Amino acid sequence: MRRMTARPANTHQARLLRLLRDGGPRSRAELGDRVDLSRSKLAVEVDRLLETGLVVADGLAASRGGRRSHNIRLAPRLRFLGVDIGATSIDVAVTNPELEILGHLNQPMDVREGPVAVFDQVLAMVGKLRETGVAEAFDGAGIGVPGPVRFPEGVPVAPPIMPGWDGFPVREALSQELGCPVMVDNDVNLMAMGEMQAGVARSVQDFFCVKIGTGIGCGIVAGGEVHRGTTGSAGDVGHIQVEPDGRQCACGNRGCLEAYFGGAALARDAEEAAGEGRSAELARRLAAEGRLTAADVAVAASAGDGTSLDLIRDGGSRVGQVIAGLVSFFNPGLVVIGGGVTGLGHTLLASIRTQVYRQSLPLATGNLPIVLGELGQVAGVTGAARLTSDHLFSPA
Amino acid sequence: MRRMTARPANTHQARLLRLLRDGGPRSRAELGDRVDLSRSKLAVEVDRLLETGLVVADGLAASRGGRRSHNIRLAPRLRFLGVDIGATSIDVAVTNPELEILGHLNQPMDVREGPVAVFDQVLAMVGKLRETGVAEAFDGAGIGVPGPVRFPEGVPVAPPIMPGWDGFPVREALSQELGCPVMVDNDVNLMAMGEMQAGVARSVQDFFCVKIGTGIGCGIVAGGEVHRGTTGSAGDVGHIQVEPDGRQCACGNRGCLEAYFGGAALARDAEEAAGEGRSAELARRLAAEGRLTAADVAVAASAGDGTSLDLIRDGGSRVGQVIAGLVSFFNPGLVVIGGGVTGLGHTLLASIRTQVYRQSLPLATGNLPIVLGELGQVAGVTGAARLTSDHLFSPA
DNA sequence: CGGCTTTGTCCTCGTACTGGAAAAAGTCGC
DNA sequence: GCGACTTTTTCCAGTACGAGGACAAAGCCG
Repeated sequence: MRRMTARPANTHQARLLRLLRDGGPRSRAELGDRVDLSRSKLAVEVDRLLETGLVVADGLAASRGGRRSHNIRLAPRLRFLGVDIGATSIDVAVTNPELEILGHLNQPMDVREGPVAVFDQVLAMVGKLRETGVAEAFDGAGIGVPGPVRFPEGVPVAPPIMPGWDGFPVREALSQELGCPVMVDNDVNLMAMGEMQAGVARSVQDFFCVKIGTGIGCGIVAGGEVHRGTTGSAGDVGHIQVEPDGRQCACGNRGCLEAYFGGAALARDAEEAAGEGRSAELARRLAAEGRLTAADVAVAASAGDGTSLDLIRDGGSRVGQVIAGLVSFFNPGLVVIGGGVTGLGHTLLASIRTQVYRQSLPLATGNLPIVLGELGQVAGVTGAARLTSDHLFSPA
Repeated sequence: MRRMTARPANTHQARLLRLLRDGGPRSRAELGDRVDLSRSKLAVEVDRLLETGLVVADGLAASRGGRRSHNIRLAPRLRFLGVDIGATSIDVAVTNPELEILGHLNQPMDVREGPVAVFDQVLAMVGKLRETGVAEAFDGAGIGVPGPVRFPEGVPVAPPIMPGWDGFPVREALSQELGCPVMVDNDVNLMAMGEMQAGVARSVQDFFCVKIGTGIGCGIVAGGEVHRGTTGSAGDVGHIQVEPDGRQCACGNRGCLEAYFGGAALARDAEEAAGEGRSAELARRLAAEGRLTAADVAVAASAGDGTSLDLIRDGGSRVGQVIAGLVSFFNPGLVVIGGGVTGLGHTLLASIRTQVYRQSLPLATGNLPIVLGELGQVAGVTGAARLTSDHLFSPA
């Protein structure tokens, strides 16, 4: 089961591996065009990579006018595992070396059931994926948790919504079970990396990624690198105050953004609206299911329910208010909105945009796209795989 | 006048130069302890630096138990010029190669008089400093302007408080006049670099620096590097909204932080309080001088004037509210408060702290110092010199 | 089938770096 | 003051590495 994947011996090899990951198979000649190495040097490094088995030759490339070149690709047997533990569900996916998803499972699960139960579930899902034949063992795994993480150690710290996880040795435990290196990060950081790898943020150096799920978090990328902050809690925007002396929030403060919007707040507001008879649509759904979720509001809104639309617009406006401030502060080149409530789609996006463009200065917003994430549910697992491969494809 | 200062030929040399800058003169042996180079290699690189004249031998070092080593120091003739153009005043300083200030001038001047007038003033001040004999020519100059800057080109862009400066080729013009390389940056970024070089932020990797002068800005340092944003307007926190539908701000929006606090707002509030008879102290000062400034409020407050204290506390609370949000977002290891109004001192600091510690989550604030800048008026010019030397001490 | 282009390999040359040895310059104890 | 020990510096040879040219191999095109 345990499999020691080779690591590149130097930065040149690391560079080549990442090129092959992000650009797919290439000929040696094309590689030569991209890196600043002499032909001999390039040949040597490629040969060494072939020896370690990290890359393989893969037939002949199309001719560029002369002799045909041999194609080089990352060893197709490489497999990365991405795990995304959300507040209320778990995503697990397996990728090929190019970080394309070969198999993906999603299962509802409350993170509050604690690390042991969640791990059992994750391992069961991994087993299921293995059975489908997409992977036997893994060369690396990345896992995202919905709270702050001490990144170098791979351990969650003081997670507000994850009782029992504080200090749990996630990296250590998962590494034991899987027999491969494991990286642990905050789920929003992984979402940002995912969108940077394969989504809307390709080749953007400075952006942030607001994830609106049960709670609200934000992955920050500065200069192409994820910014995690001093204690790993950067991006915790859900508890920024939007209303002095406002609603009580679970964190103990008042007026936090999360007290007004996010999956939990939205569900509660919807139930209240249904109870007060402000929306026949929501009331019917409440009666049918016993409770309401953000998804119900989304469906009701697309069916034209005014109250639901108002809820989304109000929430988007609150989020937009916070984002506007952060845009002034950070001056990103892109803002990505993602997470579970993207089902609310363009209504939400429109009200966020309105608020941001109204409140921030022209220089910062003039050319600032605010868009929905492209990857949806697989953003997190893609980012997890990316994080892992970045680690594996760097000199030991 | 023009003087072509040599540049290091490789990263090793650059590394050595920065070590000598930040740690002062050292022996070759001590340098060897810090860098990971063989003795022979080190000797070669030091010799080359000696040849170029960037460093000089400087007597014998104290013995460490055996043969005494020759000291090496940066060429003492090196001079850096730092210029800090504020909204209402200009600072100019000359530093030695270790970035210690040899001469410093400050002169009131309204930046709105335009780039030509300001440049005349700056050059006159530089001339005066030259006359004192601290420098003949300069090896590099850094200049800070109170608005966003397109950093690579060294050109201000769309500066709200600096009409006439948009697109003015600051780098080009100053470089012509001084005959040396010039770097241009936002004044708050320079303040952050200054505190990182010689102030409270030494060896802090992630922090930000809130400058409360006429307006309010914020220098951001992530991973030891200044974050300037996509269009160079990062840190523009003065126009973050603190009060929906609040006071009209000069920028056209409502409820901006700057509409409530900062030198300009504070002066206006003080005059209003004096006019309405809410403070005898302020009224007396208004009568004596015809107008009030933030400094008057500071003096009145330290004399025990309740209204002035209230003004400061209210303002600090507003600033704290914004900082609290940014702390949650960015999770810095330190927050520095600086700028003209630091005369308000600990009253201001206390109310900022109260607000931040109350509003942000424990993980982010648990070990978060919020302190006044150490360098006061010379933070900007020190940062300017640092920026310049960083550029000069990097491979060409 | 013969020129032309591209690709891959081989080989040599110059250079940069390492690590040991020894010389130079001190310190310290007796 | 002298010898043993340290530290610094220089010198030197051995080595590894990379650049770049030459040439062979492979393929396109007329």
